[in-house]
Amino acid sequence: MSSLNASRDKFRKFLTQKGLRVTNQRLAIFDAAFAQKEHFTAEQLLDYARAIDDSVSRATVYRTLPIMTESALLREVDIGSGEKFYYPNSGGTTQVAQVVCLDCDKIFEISAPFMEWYGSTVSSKLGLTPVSQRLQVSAHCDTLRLTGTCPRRS
Amino acid sequence: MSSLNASRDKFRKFLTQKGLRVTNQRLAIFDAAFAQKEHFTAEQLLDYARAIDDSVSRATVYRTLPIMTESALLREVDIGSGEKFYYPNSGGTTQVAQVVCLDCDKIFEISAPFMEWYGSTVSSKLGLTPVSQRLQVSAHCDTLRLTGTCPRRS
DNA sequence: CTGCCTGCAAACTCTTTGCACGAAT
DNA sequence: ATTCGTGCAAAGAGTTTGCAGGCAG
Repeated sequence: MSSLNASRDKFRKFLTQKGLRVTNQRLAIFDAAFAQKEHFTAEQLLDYARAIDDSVSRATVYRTLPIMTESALLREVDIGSGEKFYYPNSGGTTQVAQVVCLDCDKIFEISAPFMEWYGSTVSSKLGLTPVSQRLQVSAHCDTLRLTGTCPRRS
Repeated sequence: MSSLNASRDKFRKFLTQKGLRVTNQRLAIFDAAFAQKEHFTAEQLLDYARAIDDSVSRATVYRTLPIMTESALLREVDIGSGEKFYYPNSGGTTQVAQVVCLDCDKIFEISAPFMEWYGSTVSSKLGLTPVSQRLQVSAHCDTLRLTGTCPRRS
């Protein structure tokens, strides 16, 4: 729980520094988010947060998510499926690629250190200063194809 | 016009082979798409297609876009801005990265040959067979920052 | 002729926003 | 006491879909 508390403190501090208020709803949403071990959607986060504090509304979840991503506590992943995914940003690196299994719908985070290099190289040729990079690989599950069952299937 | 006709023939052939009908609307949408030199949205394509055949409806545009992307005549780009972008897939390579200027809103297509290698490497470690990769770099315009005007601004 | 394709408009999904009330500072 | 934050419900934006009529094969 120490890393959770450390992150929660970081969140409290962030809120205070920004002149934002520390509300029960924001804390519930935060705790719900950091209890997750997999990627989750805004709608799922609403459910999780309501289990902690049932006064949490959808609007507040949507209003809190940008705060948490701006403070780098959460990472936002858009795999182009209509809805966005989020997950706790425990580690430090920002150079991460996503591998999306089209069968499991699972998202794997893999380091891709060369991304930053590529971004700067390519952008400097265009007279642009890179802000962020995203690399995503869509793939099919080998085990599912061979045995008909995906071991990661939820 | 020869490359346009070649592409249009490819489209006719694709439709026929799939048992789909060659309609005026589909041809108008196709011609509109291949007249573009920049990325365009579904809504823009509707406008362009209506200039050729004003009977084209929004529904048909949305129903035709998947056909054209599946036949690899169009490439779909999702930069996570709510709406998807498309552009004629003239070249052959599928290993392309997008550099998105946050000031111009322009999208540049840049080759990134190492993407395939990275995709296979990473996916094979996870027991997955890569289907597609996307690499996107978001960047700010240097000229805009320095002079206050973006030379590419439309 | 047959049935795929079409336009229209309504439905859908995800997200954002206006408003009046409620709670943090 | 101020105001910012909240829930609710409606509004938005982009895309999809049901239906009755129309045109390709």
